[in-house]
Amino acid sequence: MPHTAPAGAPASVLRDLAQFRYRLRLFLRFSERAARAAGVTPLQHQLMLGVAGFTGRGWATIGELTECLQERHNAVVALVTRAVSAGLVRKRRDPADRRVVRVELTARGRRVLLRLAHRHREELARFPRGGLLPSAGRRGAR
Amino acid sequence: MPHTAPAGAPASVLRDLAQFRYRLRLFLRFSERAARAAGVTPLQHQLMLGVAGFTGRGWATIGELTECLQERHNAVVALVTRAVSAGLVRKRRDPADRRVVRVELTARGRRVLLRLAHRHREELARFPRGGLLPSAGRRGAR
DNA sequence: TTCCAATATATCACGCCGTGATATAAATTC
DNA sequence: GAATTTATATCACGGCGTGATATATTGGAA
Repeated sequence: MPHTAPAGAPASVLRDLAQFRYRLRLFLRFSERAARAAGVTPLQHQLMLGVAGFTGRGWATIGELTECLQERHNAVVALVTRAVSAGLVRKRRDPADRRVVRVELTARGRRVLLRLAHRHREELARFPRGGLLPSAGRRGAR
Repeated sequence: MPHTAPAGAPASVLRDLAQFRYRLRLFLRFSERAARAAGVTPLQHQLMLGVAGFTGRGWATIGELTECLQERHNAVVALVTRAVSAGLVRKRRDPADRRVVRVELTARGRRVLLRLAHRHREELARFPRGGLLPSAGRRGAR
């Protein structure tokens, strides 16, 4: 009778990883639905969250949003442009360094974001301790 | 002197959520880069992981992949079609119920997936206990 | 057997959005 | 004050998700 999990036991590893990604997808799906139900796209939600919460100042530059969202400049620029059209955020030139643009929430953007934040806190509170990680990430990953 | 966090303290909540999504994006970026470095698209990686690990049988139907990936039928069909063209998976009709299609890995698909699984286990092992969740998800969310 | 509903997969037009290449403008360096 | 760096913007292209719709197979009802 061999050990419980011999040297290369790929099956259970793949199963753990697949379940982990499945849980991730379920959460992201929840988030997408919540955003659309609030009348914004999932990306606009992420953008607003980055604008309001990433720096701790209540506003963010395009460059900071690039880091926050892990996207490229042009993707962020296009996203901000669309969010401005949707009335969720506005752009303002930084008076000190006129190259940079400050992105901040509009009143409507703030309302939408706060409601979404509330729903997300509820959903995240449902996860058990260490919920999102696969067992491989918590136990003897060796 | 008031409490540490009065009734509606949106700033720190938004900060927690933004940091949580930032960590998520960092992990997903790592995963995307790993997939591309292995010569496949991020979605092809997710597909292969679902095929090999979601059901525990080593193969999956389109419908099961729809649940696993949380996408719609047509998106999965198109994804599988592209993955077949890339030589990562193959389709086989189920002899019992000829409506369903079994998707399984090719030898090359298995090699690529196992390498990616290894890298992901390494990366996930770096997370502290409960790493991906915001403090709101672990502590008194009340 | 034949008809009908349910199930599983496939196809197509459309549009969002990420990407690479490239541009403009302001600040910094020499 | 010309060159370099930094910050943002524009555009063509392509991947891929979506809604509407089609096809095939199965199971059940008449």
